[in-house]
Amino acid sequence: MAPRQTADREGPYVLRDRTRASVFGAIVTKGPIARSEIAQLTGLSQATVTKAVAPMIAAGYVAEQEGSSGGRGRPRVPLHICPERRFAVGVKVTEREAVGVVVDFAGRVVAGGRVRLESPEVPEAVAGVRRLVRQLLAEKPEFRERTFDLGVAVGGAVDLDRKVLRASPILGWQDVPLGTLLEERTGLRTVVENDVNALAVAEQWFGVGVDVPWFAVVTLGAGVGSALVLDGKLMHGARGAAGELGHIVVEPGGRQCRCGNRGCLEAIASEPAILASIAEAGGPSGIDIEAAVGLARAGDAPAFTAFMRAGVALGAGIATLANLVNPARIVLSGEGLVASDLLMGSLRETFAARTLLPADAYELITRPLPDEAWARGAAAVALRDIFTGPLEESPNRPLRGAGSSLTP
Amino acid sequence: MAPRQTADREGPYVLRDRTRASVFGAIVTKGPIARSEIAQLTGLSQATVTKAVAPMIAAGYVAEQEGSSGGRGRPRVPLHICPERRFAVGVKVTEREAVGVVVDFAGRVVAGGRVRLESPEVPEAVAGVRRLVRQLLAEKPEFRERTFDLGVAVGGAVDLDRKVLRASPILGWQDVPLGTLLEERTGLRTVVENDVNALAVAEQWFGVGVDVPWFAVVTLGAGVGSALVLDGKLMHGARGAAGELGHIVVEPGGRQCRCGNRGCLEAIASEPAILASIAEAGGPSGIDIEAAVGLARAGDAPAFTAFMRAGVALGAGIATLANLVNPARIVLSGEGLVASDLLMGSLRETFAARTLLPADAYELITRPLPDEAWARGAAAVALRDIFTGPLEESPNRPLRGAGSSLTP
DNA sequence: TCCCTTCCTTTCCGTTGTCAAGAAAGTATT
DNA sequence: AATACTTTCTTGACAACGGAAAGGAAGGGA
Repeated sequence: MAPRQTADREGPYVLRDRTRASVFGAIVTKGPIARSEIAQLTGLSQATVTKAVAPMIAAGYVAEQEGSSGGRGRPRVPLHICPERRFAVGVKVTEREAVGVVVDFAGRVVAGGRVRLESPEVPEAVAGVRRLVRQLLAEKPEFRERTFDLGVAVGGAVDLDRKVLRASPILGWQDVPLGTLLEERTGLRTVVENDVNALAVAEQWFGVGVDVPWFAVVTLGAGVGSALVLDGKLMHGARGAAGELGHIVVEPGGRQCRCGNRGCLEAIASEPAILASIAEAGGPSGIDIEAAVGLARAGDAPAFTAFMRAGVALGAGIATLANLVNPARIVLSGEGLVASDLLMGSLRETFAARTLLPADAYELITRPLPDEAWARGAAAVALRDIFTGPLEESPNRPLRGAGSSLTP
Repeated sequence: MAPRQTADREGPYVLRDRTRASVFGAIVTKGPIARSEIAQLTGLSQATVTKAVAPMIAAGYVAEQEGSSGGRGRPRVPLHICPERRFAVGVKVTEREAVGVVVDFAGRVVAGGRVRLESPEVPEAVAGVRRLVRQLLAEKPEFRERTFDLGVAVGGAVDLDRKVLRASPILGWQDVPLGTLLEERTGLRTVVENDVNALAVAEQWFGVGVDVPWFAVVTLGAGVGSALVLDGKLMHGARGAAGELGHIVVEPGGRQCRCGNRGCLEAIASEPAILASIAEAGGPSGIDIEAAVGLARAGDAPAFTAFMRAGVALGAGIATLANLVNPARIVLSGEGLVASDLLMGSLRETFAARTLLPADAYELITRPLPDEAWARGAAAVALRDIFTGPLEESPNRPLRGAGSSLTP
């Protein structure tokens, strides 16, 4: 074991009951799966798996399935998560609004909503999230009864342990103890995570990460972001600033970026950057991205060129990422994908040209991003903490003092 | 715990006795350290540390030190590794020669040597390493008696588990079961690792990684390489191809690289690339790197410009790396550092301009690389496996059947 | 029906790490 | 000098955990 700096004061093992966590993880990610398969997958003995599963079934988290026959011998009994057993709320906070979802224990969205935030101030946001959570949980009685966890996704650097938003250029906030504030206000155990990272966690548990523990998520939209899952672990970096794909330089001396540099990927391939490119090339200005996409599809030269340029820049940036950390898969996501037909050609081409390994060593996936996906990511972070934490019926804190905190 | 793909069939825990490994690791990396401090550092109880340490002392791996007094209460008893208890051999294999060292248990080089390889063929290399190992172990009787491990560093992609060199463009080898071959020929338990990764392992256990588990190693020389240690783990990538800093593009459309692309960092900042730059700019051609450095220092314009350009490219590449994985430290090393006075100015400047975080969030360290450092890295890999493996007096295999395998 | 195969469960056991109490080895105080 | 105090290390009882092996359990095939 490598030298350890962080003393995770937890108990006997680094993670409270690693075994339980990996068995649980296998059931969540590998769908219906028999005990014997879990044993093979995790390297645990069958006996251990049986014992680990028992309390999960007792707690109603996991159930046996009428199963498959087929082969010789005693048929395996597939196990699956009970989706209705417990829910989690995920909220994505932006300047203007908070979007929230309720997800079930299988990571599926079962309810959604949003509230407008009147001002981009912390108290307003906290109050807005509180309203949103309350509204979401009110939708069904089982939500109120079986929801104990809240995940919050924000753009910016986050201190996971202290549940503090360290700095968010987008929101203009700094050192906000969001987690604590929301725990007090909602009565739910709260985790705070960077928005792109949250998306990656959702992929890890319910998407591409189910198969492969090496992947990257790249988001296109108002900015360009990325998150890295390497060897099964989400990478935060020494200062929580890993994955700043948007601010690597792909056109030295290129257009000014809001970060102060020139030629950042974000200064070329983000939506505002594409619009600016079009205006600079003599195209219309003041249009929105849909209009730009329309123009480009219709063959308008400035618009088309701007998207091509963005695709090349993205391909270059992603190839750089691939050369440095060698993920097996790269998921492209974000609102910017509405233009994927315009972007992907030049993107793939540039990517293939610039990776050291043959391009087919990487799986480049585009994933359309419904508006609530960010919130779902936040919820996935909350779920992860349930899956990997100790198996307790009720959460640690006296959360459901309910009325007192959720009613005015 | 995140979903696990690899079933590490090991035993109860993921790593055979995690506790022992982390206690051992604390003693190795944190120098003389008292039991109580180890407990704090690792999160284990004092009792556990006491019990874990006992067999190490019994085996002679660890010893108590006459200790420090000072504070109130019973004085702590510092523990330290016994450097002479066991040795390991590390060998770096290149086209022309094999360089080897013997390191003691504290990672210090205690002997060194090299053999010329007549041809760049596998059998010749294996025979050469065998000769080298034999020669090194013959230097002192305690080497022969207490050396059971060999680390081999090579340029190229390595399959650690199967101990196979998958592909080495430099050596022109492919799918060579180096580990097995050398285990048979030397009688030593053998590990094979990529050369830059090996350097990173040495840093992790005996260098900058002792303090901080997030760092990168960048090597300058005939090529440009890098290795990443993130969250205390050396990153190999999904296909073992992580850390290809040399082949990220920093000058789009720039000079042709041997990998086939244009403008790779390696095509600008490696030693051959710098020499080519000088020649292109009308400077002398056919000179070696020392001469080029001399020219540049003397103010020769083409030479000076070439080094500046390399510095800028390196700064850009390293900034990209920093933005993507956010290491706390970046160690610059390699033969190319002979020109550090020429490179570092423009390198630091470009780096500072291009990182999203303020540049002082990163520690940029240059580390002169004695010729044997590569071999020492290889030995560090072997040591790591001792430190993290089970505590056994003699290795698993019947290694020291000695004479039969080491004599002709 | 009997056997065979495969999956799951149970029992027993060794290992591991904690807790709590206590011994050890110093300094500070009277 | 004697005593108290403080901190470090050790010891022993104990519970949790995971594996091995043997024992069902649940099907298919002859």
